[in-house]
Amino acid sequence: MTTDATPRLRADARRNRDRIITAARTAFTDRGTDVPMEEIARIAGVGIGTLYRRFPDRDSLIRAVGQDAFQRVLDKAREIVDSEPDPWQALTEVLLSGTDLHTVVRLSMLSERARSVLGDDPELQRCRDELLEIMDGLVRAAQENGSLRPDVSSGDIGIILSMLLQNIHAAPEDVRRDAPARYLTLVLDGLQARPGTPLPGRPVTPEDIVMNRPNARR
Amino acid sequence: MTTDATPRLRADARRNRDRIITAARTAFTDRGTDVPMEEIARIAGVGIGTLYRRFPDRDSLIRAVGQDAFQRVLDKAREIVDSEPDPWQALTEVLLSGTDLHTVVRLSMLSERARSVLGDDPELQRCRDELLEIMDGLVRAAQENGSLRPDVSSGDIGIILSMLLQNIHAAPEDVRRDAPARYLTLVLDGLQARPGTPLPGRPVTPEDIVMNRPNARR
Amino acid sequence: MTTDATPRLRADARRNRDRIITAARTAFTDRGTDVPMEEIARIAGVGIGTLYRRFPDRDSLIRAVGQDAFQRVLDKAREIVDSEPDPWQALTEVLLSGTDLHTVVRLSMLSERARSVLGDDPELQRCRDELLEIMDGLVRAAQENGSLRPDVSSGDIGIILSMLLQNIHAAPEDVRRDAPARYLTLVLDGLQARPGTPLPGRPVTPEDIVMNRPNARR
Amino acid sequence: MTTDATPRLRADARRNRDRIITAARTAFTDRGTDVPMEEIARIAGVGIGTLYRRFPDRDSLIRAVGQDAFQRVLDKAREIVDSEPDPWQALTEVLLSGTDLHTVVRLSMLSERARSVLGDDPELQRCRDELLEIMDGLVRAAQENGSLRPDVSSGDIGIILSMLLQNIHAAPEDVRRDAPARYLTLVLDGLQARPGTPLPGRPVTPEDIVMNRPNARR
DNA sequence: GATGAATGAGTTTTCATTCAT
DNA sequence: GATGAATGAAAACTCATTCAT
Repeated sequence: MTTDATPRLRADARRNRDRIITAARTAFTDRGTDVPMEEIARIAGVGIGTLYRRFPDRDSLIRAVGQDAFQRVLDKAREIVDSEPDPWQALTEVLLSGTDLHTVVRLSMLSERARSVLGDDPELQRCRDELLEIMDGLVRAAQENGSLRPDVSSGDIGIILSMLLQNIHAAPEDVRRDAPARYLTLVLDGLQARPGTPLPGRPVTPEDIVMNRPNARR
Repeated sequence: MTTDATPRLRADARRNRDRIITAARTAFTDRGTDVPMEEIARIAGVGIGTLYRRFPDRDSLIRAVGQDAFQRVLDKAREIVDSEPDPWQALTEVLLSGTDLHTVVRLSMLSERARSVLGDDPELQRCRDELLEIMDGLVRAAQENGSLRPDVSSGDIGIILSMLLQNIHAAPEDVRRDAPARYLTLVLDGLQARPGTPLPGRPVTPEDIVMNRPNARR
Repeated sequence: MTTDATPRLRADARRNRDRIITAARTAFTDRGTDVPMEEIARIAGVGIGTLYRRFPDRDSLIRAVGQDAFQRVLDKAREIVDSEPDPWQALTEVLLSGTDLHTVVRLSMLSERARSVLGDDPELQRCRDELLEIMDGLVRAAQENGSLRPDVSSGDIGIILSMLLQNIHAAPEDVRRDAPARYLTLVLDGLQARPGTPLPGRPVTPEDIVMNRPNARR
Repeated sequence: MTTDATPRLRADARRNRDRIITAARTAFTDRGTDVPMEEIARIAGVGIGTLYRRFPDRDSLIRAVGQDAFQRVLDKAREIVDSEPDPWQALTEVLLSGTDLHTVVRLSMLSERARSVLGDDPELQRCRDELLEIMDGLVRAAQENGSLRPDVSSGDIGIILSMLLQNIHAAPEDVRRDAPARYLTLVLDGLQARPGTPLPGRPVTPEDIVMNRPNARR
């Protein structure tokens, strides 16, 4: 749950730090990066002062959650790539790999604030670059073996993901739980290399969705 | 742009009201229902006092924007259904019909606050019910004529839409602009009645996504 | 009480603005630049929100108080120089001119925060430069006509002033009130050009005490 | 560095106590009695817990620093009085005796909080009374032998001192270092019994500046 | 006895809403 | 009716003090 840049912490402090990150991850992912800090502290079961002792401001907490989540997703992706030879299968597995991916997407593609914080962190840039590289490799391999339509690029996958991992307040609990898998499956059907409708727009490259780009503003 | 409950207004008052609704629609749709009220007033080019004279609180403004957007979407949907006999074509056209649909989705499916406000308004319920009925009709017709896969329901369409109409902060302007159409096309390919992967989860009915159901989670 | 950079304000807003500046001037001068903002609002008789509407943060309030006080001191100094031909007399009068000078000294020489804020404001730099120039002229003239000892410079005058304008919490009210005049008189006696003890240290130039110098830190 | 009320301490505890007092003395004198406690602990090189074990709250630390500094100043003053027969010389030497005097002045005349803490401590009252008595003796003797102007009293000396021992943030390091000696010399020139300007205000007696008088103003 | 973690009260700052001009 | 000022409750953040290791 941590990265090694953290100096040795006492056991109880370590535990609290982890609790805070867990609480923040959930809160950020479910409700956005603007949840009150007190709320995060409450969920973590610590005082507000403890939270601020570990993370001197919101950005620093966002960064820690981002590092943690990116690292987990990266580990998982490496594992999948290592064990699954078929690129289409591997791609599917990565995309369906769960809540850490959700967090990564929320932070790196949906929250403007988190994007800017994460984009400034060199360690995160390394994680992100490696992850994008892995995804890009899978996309190309799947296109080469004819399992993925040729008119998309790995940036499209990122965007599709970010679209699919939204919180749908309107739906009942079971529907919300199943939604990402259900609609991702549907999209994957659409992605398969069969004669399909030509897509409007252009393929979205990994470069299009990196974090530290001076983004279009209103 | 209004509903009939509105009493006769002086011409300039009328103009201000319209400007405010337009500004709020854009702001709510692009940045969520939490945008500062002063920001909306600024975009509308009126004083904050004027805004509050017309709409005594944020909920009342949300309601007005919702009524306006729902009405336009409904009009458009009726028109499409009247002029396009092929249900799959009609469905596609409705889904691609543009920014008012975006607003409706944002308010009725993505903002917890807006859902609760809109869910309490009887007139909006009528709009919503009629819209859901139209969509449901199209879905069933398309399934009957074999153009839409049978394991989805019109609630799925709503959820897909809400997923596709997100703001992707990570992408450059052109990508963001084209994203809904691009990925909706892709999804529509996936929706077509061809041998596809069985979908996980269950079909989502219109009832699943109506507004006034107490499913707020925290 | 204001500088002209301020756009036209409604009468009541103007009044509140003035009240806030007056309250802040007193509070800053008596108790330092760290007094709680709520306290300032309370003294001014306005809500905390009103204070923040006019002055979006503490620095902005410090700046306004500084501009106001510097302007008044400068006006007074010009007036004295114009009407009093004897440089020693004029110097004495300026130094004894009262509470605005106290404020200026407190902000520009005693509060580290205020120094940095004021040092960044071009208009204040102009005021300060002109004031230093006037003082420097008086000092040189008084030295030339033999009324001021030659081993001091106008920077010394600034430092002496800043030393004399402290709040002595230990003394009773009457003593505190009279202290600056009493001890300044005593110092002026020491400053007069009579055979005196050679001063340790070096003459302090105006450049030594300007505001925007990267100051010695601990 | 201690007073006898202190029970026997282990050697390392003793060392920590001394370090803390030294750190606090510097911090209080340079930056006022409001410096964060953690900052003091940091300078002392101990943990915050250690600081609080020795001094259960800020007031208790202020008291210890005050006792220590008063004791040193008193010792020094006694020594000077014993070895220097000329009262004006002795007075001058005491006033120029250095940083402990600075601390005493800061705590007893400039910090409202320290004044109230120190004023409640009987031991400190004894120190202070003896010190005031010594100074008063020197002042009277110097006036009797014609070396000190007659219209001042020993309270004036205290106030002059407190005014001269300020931190001038505006000046460069060398100027700040020399300032107290430089301006005290200047003031002493003004104090010498020569025909001088009549002083405004009244002589300030030692009673005027004792510590436990309720003259807090807000 | 030393340490650093935890806590929560106090401040700063923002913003929805009300009110005077 | 329009405007922008005033208000105060809520959220972010700091730091004195207490407590577990």
